[in-house]
Amino acid sequence: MALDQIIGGTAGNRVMQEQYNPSEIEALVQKHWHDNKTFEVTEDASKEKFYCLSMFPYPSGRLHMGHVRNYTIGDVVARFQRLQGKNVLQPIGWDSFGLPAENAAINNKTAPAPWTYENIEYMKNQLKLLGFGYDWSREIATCTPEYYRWEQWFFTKLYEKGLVYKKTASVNWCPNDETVLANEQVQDGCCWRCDTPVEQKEIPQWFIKITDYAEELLNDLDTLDGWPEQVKTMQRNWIGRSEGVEVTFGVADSNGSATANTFDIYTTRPDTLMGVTYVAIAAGHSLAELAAQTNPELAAFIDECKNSTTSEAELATMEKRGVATGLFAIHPLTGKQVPIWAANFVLMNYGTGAVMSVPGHDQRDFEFAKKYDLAIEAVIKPVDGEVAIDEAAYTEKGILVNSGEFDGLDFEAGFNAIANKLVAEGKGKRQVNYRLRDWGVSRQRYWGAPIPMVTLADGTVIPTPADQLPVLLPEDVVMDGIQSPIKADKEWAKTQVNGQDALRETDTFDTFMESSWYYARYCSPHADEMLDPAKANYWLPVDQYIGGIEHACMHLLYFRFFHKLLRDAGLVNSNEPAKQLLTQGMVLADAFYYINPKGARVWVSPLDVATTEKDDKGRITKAIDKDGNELVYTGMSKMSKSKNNGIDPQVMVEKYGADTVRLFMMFASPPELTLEWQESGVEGAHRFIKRLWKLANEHVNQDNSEALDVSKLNTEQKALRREVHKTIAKVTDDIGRRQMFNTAVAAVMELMNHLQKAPQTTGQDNAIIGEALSAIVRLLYPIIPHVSFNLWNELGNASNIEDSQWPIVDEAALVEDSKLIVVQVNGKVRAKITVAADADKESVEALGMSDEHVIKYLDGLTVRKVIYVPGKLLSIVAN
RNA sequence: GCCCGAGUGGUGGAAUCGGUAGACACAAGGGAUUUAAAAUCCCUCGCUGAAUAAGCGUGCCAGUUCAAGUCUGGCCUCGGGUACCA
Repeated sequence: MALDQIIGGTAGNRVMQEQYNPSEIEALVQKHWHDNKTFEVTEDASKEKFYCLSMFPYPSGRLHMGHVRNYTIGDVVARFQRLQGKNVLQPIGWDSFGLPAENAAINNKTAPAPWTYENIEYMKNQLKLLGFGYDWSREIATCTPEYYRWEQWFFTKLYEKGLVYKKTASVNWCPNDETVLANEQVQDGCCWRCDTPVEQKEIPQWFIKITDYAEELLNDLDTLDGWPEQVKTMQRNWIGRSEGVEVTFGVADSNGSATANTFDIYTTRPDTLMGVTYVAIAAGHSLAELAAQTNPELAAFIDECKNSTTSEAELATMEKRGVATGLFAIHPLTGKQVPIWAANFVLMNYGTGAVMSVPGHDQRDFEFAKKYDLAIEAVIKPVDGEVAIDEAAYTEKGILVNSGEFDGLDFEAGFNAIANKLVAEGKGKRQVNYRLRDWGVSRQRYWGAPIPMVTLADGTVIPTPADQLPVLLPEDVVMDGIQSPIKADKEWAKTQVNGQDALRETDTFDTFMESSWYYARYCSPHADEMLDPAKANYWLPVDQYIGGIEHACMHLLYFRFFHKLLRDAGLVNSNEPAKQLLTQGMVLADAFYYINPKGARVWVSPLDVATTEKDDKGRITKAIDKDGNELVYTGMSKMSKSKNNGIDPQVMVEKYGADTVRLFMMFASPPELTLEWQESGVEGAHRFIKRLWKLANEHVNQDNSEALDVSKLNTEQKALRREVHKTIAKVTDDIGRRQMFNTAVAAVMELMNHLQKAPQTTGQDNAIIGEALSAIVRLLYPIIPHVSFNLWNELGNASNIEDSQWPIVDEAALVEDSKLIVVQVNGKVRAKITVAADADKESVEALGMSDEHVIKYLDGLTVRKVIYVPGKLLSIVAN
């Protein structure tokens, strides 16, 4: 049969292909979608819109299974919504600036631009092989000037609004290479290239005032009903709003004489103020530097702290160390002097660079005090108990003690009394603080969007004028692996602004900038402005956003922040960028290694494992690779280069077809959990498609001339038809509301098991199977679109499945005459009885009590209570 | 360290609002078909147990309830994030 007959053919009179041949049908269906521009959409006011967006990929070279999972989920949602009759936008593009391109360019002796563009071409083809229904006419790549020029333009607008400022901030500095390192490029405190110990260096950088929006970003979380609670909780904690008091301490010199110096600290526990026994300041604090002039030990400590880290995780777990400065802090209420220590866990960049220490009621302070033999005082006691701080700090809120006039107050009263007194005496103020810090967007790297700022000859710093945008990043460069080409080439920065000589900024933007607004650019990807407000407001907000949970705090917060910036610039009219969010889990695979003669682990790809032996429980006990090495099996772990357990999606598509890969991905686990890649499971998914193909093939070769007539159905036929409509209801709910694609697939598999056992003798038998297949093909269309496309036409439909409608539940088919009731005696299931669907409590209870098992278990007992859950359960309590 | 999740048979998972724990698959074992194999089809399959009896069983320890995988408190293990990987 000519292959093109499969597509758009007319009903009935053709011979269906008996064998399921994925590569043939997938190529043809994909060509049909391409030729007919099936997924290209425009604004259409007459239809409800649906914007389905998956987080765009970084073009690393090849698609990995994490991408396949993300994009399959997105495609399932988009195709489902299309059959609901909506105008569905599903775009795709490339997050194409970033660090990996620079590293790859150096390794491959090329430049980041050609490496990136080649990867995009390759991966684009891979996405097409998987059959994702994207509107390719909207494809964008963030490394093109057509994209980043608007980001530069918007940044200058933010500058004009006062939302951008410059300040110094520390970076990881390799003194040997004289270059800035990303946190990832620092390994065990040393440069990954030359192993030189990394230092902290303060350099001027650009910041965007996200803290101006902290309150709104926090409050609007309550409007995001379609976001997982988990993500909202993480963002709330990340923003970290707290109410406290900023307290000013005086400073006394080493002789105990008061000086003119003061410093501030911030605390959320002013109720513990009377328990301050020392104060800790950052090594970079001006007071530490002052004291270090006459204290060589302190000077050495400050010097050492420069080799510290910017990573919060390391900072929090490293050994807490400090040195006394010899200076004293004067307590704002008691006038008592307590020592000032310089400590490595206090950072100059965050907060005030100083913290008050209450070792009696803060565990970190307690441990530090024990280590350096500092005083520990108890000023809070439990509401109903005595103070006990010998072993650990008492960190709960309680009643104030040893606090003079504040004794006996509880947390709230103590907080207020102490705060009021500090305010009255001019030694403090109440303050709302956020953990969230302003967004540092400067990167000292080449492969990013140049920051559109210039320094004029007279020293003033201004935004690049709009008519000089974009500031183009040169693409034809040579990477030396150390210095950014636009920093190395001293000519590049030279320009003219307002008739003056000027120097361009040579830093580039953080790549989170590009990923913060791409969703809006998709609405008008070719507009000669940042975005076309009419189009943006038609499509936005995104109805469904899908991506990894690892983005919960950073990308997803910048994304929300940028939307509010766009709104305040008058470009969009909504408050939030995405209504519904789905965060998908990682993809894991088996990992195997052997030890080579040098004693090193050699990781072997699961695809190169030739034979495995299993015990009687099916657990892998022995594995041998194709070269005969005996392997150690380490279980499932995240697909990664380091364990060589990445499975190439393209290899799987070539072996089983895209539909099988998609089906396995959706069936193996719910989208939010991790997914374990099991090739045997993939084979199972393939087997299921073949069964469906076979059943459809058998059906179309039957005499299907008799139409369904529900009045003619016998009990068995009614029961089968009830299964069909129960399945439609379940799959609709599972995909549309619950987003549990795994149970949707399971429900269809269950229905298929019923259908395969059903008789195919009478006209009504065939009519029910025909109705069932017509439903199944549409229910599975979002997941296995190529197979469904074909079978839809084979079943006799003249138009294509993309123009069909989602199956509708026949409520009458769901009605049951009888129900199964579980009978429990003292919480244990003792009987199952069948009752009429409309039976009342009394009759169910009477029937349950007369069951022989129930009688047996009630023997000698008195019934105390009977609970009836209608249509479900009868619970008898007796003793 | 801190914040957020997860933990259920040999395995992935199901149980949607506190109501039959183990749906649907995978693996394993047995059988049919076949000259043989592949493919396909049928049966068994939480643990103890001869059992279709009975008991036990959702990471661990307590608690609430007629009833807990599900709710509460306290732990343990694993995973994600921790501001320059994206």
